Amino acid sequence: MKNNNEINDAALEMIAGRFRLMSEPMRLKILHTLGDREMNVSDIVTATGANQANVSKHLGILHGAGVLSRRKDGLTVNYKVSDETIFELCDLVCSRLKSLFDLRRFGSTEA
Amino acid sequence: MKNNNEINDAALEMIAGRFRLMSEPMRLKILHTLGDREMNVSDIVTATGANQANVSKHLGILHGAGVLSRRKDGLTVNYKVSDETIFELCDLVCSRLKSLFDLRRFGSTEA
DNA sequence: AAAGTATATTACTACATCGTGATATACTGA
DNA sequence: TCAGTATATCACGATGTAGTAATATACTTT
Repeated sequence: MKNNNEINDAALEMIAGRFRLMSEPMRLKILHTLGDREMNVSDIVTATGANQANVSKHLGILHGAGVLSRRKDGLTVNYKVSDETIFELCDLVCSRLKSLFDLRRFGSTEA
Repeated sequence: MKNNNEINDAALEMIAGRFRLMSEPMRLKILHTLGDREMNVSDIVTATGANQANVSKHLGILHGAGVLSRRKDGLTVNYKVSDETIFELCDLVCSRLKSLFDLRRFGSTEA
């Protein structure tokens, strides 16, 4: 092969999937609500003001992706962020968005 | 307000949108193909082996999001990554995926 | 066991967007 | 001006998934 620029379609799919995981406002809201705390589903539902079925679905997705840990305690289920790198991702995105925003405030037309 | 955990829905939408931008394998493939080079559309089409209309659409999306710069030169249009932070995002995701993968190889069942 | 509570799942509608063929637009050279 | 090339846009079918009401499941308490 000419160079090592080849990249497996499966790898692209996995990376894209990771980003897709973070591409839903509701999931971001849940992650932001959790922070570094452990919370049960009801509290997350209350804190986010969202539908219980929807919260459960998103918690399941995040847990399935290895981003949340799940701990059953009697009747309730507690979730906690187990992958701190997602916050690094969010921070990177946030700071970039902020600088784009600042540029716009100064009337820059650069791409 | 009780704490500063409140986060604007519009902000969540913007952050999610940024991640959604990166959640398509085709766009990742284009970004990976570009690297730090400048390339015109035809060459990107050839390099990715994808449909021209599709490539143009994704280039437009990436440019609209401020990730690519566009430079017209006669009949051709040249694109170049103008936001290097996307590579940082990809690196973070890749290294995380790799470590998840390594864990699985060692039979860990941790979340 | 029965009733109550917390969470997960199901079934469904609504909506966004991907990929693509066809076509429009923009530019070049003869 | 006309033919040719490069890129963008349009229209459309196909697919994925968010949100939700209803229901199932799991656990606790009396």
